[in-house]
Amino acid sequence: MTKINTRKSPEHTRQLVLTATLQLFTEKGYFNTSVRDIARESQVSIGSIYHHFKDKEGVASAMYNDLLKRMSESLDDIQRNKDSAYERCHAVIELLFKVTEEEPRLMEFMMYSKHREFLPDEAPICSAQPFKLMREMVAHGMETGEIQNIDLMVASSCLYGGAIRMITSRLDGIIEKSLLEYVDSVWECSWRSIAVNQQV
Amino acid sequence: MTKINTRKSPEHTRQLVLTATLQLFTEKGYFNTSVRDIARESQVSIGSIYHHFKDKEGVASAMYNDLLKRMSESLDDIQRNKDSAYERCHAVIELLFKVTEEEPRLMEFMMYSKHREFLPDEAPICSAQPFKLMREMVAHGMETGEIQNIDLMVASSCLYGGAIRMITSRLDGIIEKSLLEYVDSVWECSWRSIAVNQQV
DNA sequence: GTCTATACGACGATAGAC
DNA sequence: GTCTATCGTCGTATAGAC
Repeated sequence: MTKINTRKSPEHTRQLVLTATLQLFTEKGYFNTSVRDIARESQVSIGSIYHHFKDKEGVASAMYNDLLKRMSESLDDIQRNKDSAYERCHAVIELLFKVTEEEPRLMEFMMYSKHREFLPDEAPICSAQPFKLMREMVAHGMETGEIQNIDLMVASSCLYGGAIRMITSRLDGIIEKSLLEYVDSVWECSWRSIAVNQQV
Repeated sequence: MTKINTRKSPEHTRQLVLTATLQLFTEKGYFNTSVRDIARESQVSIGSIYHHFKDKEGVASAMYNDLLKRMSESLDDIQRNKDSAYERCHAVIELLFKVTEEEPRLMEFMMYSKHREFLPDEAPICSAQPFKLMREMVAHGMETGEIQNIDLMVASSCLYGGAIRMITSRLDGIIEKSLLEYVDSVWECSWRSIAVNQQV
């Protein structure tokens, strides 16, 4: 039985592989997914996969970078459409919660996977573009006087840390309601932790 | 060449294996560590390992539960020696920072490893005993009136989330100084996020 | 560029002597 | 309870026809 994929554009094949890979990695993880699995799921033969990518790690790397790019684009949107750090950071948390609800396994992959175990040359997630953008927003808030002028790392961690823990708890199944119901109360605490006190 | 370990107590052998396993898993991860590696590192033969543990997963499970137990004991100590939620939670963060500095790979294992990939029957880390104890301390603070009476999950996430993000950033190498230098500033923000406002 | 068939090594796990 | 030797499986990756 021959495969269907004869004479399709290389870009198309690449996309088939990456889509299947994302699906499988988020379901079973990198190490529990074989190249054979990817071939089956994507309807692309092993030979073709190795033609387009150097090896299994190469597939993972391409897929991972696609993910980061998508996330960065969403963050750029926020930066364009909101002016204050207050609005921007609030929107970021809402975005993260939304992705968690709509594509939980994708978020699980981004949160949990210790990329260095299978992508030893990839930068750690914290220095990746999305996190940089998130920190930039905090820095901007310090310039405008919205946020206390403390260590940037401390401020970012405290501002986003609560939301991120909510996400992992939700993914672990110990929060039952949709995260979107918690946006306001989480945001209230998070913002208070580093905001310049207005009422003095 | 024969191994040295003839006629030692079974408990001793078990410990040799578990120590080596922790070492290897924190260095290379579960999937990058073979049973052969464990045998070599622990100086215990493969046959003996399989005599004491059901399979590779059994070794991981025993080691993981030992870790959780150690952590729980430290938290119990804190609960015994401090009375207020303020002091207890502060001590918890200090403890976590200290472990991060002294045994970074161990902390890396606890933070990053998605246990469900290799321990599918193990409860997620967030519902494990240490995290339960940490939430109990927050609940206690609500009873004493130190902490705002909001959703327990939200409060816990915001109180500990900032510190936990500092830990992952430190492990990822994007914080260069010892975390212990940040205890006070992190704590100040974290506590402010959920404390009952005293100054009104 | 796509495919099938296969090489080859490493892995988890077991058998059975001591 | 400890060990060595080995089995069978499955993984990644390649060779080579179309």
